[in-house]
Amino acid sequence: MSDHEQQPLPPTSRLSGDALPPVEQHAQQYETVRNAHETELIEDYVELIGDLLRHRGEARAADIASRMAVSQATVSKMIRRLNELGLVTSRPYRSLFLTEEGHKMAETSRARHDIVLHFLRALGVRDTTARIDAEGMEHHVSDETLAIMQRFTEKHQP
Amino acid sequence: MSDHEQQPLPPTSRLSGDALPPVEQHAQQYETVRNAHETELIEDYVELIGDLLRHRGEARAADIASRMAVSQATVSKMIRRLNELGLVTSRPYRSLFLTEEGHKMAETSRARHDIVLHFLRALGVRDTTARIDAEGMEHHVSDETLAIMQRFTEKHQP
DNA sequence: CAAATAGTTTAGCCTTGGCTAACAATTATT
DNA sequence: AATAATTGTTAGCCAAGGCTAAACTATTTG
Ligand SMILES: [Mn+2]
Ligand SMILES: [Mn+2]
Ligand SMILES: [Mn+2]
Ligand SMILES: [Mn+2]
Repeated sequence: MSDHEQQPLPPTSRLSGDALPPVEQHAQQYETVRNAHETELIEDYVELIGDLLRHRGEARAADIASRMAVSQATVSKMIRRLNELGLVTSRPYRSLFLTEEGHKMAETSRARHDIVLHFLRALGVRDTTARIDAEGMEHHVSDETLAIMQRFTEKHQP
Repeated sequence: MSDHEQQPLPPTSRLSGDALPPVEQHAQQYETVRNAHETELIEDYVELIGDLLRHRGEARAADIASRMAVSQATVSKMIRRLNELGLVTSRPYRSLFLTEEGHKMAETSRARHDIVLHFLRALGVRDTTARIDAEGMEHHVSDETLAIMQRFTEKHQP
């Protein structure tokens, strides 16, 4: 080590933040996030299709494209995937429908989404912001946290 | 419309959940999430490098690989990207270091991460769960919500 | 009913973020 | 010093999720 190069500082040079978690636990944090990201988009599609069916009576690819701010080609490709996964049934130029499994996923997702949204509002977050945050947060909230959020909302917003 | 096929239900058949937001607002929700996902991994790398530097004095690719539960090849590739983005400096078989910009990003990310983590703990979430949830949520929490979380934590955990 | 408009699909391209396998360089052990 | 073990890089593969452009189908309208 003869060169006068940039050297790591001693570990005591700063004392903010928590300690590093043990490697296995730390690894699990990131793994869980990666897993969530694998299903996230699927869930959002299925949830949106469910919402469109409920509120509009039908779910067309074009609506999904504009509501997601994505090209119709992107939606078309995704619908094929949802089909292969057995979550939707689709026939060209007809409304999409959810399979039994798709319907279950839509309900679960919507329930979770609502809990997070209502929680944020109960916390005091403005509606528009709450909606944006909830859209991303919903996929990363454990059942444990979800339950706590629900209780909080009930207590603070009768 | 001559065939007796599956028909959309009338929009009034169920009345749960909120109404659909206007298209532009709805679109913005998804766009914000997509944007967050673009920077998410970069932030996690930079934050982890910062944490390793602070707590261990050095940040080696191998540590990142095991803490993220990802192959070394993946880390190696990512480090090249971080380099190109001007966030880290690296020389083979030496510790990584953060550039000025990288350091700033690491601090910002850690601060945000800590706020979310402490908030979840203050809410009553168990530590392990809170850590997992925070890892994913942190990237989807607006400044507005962040501020509210911080105030909440201060009030409920002196 | 013909033409215009709107909706849908397909093909082909790109980036990101994973992986494995093979190789290279450094560091540790005997 | 030689060998072993660890660490890092590179090449090449893959899937997901975007995009545009072009073609096709359905619906609406003049
Ligand atoms: Mn979502
Ligand atoms: Mn996410
Ligand atoms: Mn983080
Ligand atoms: Mn994170």
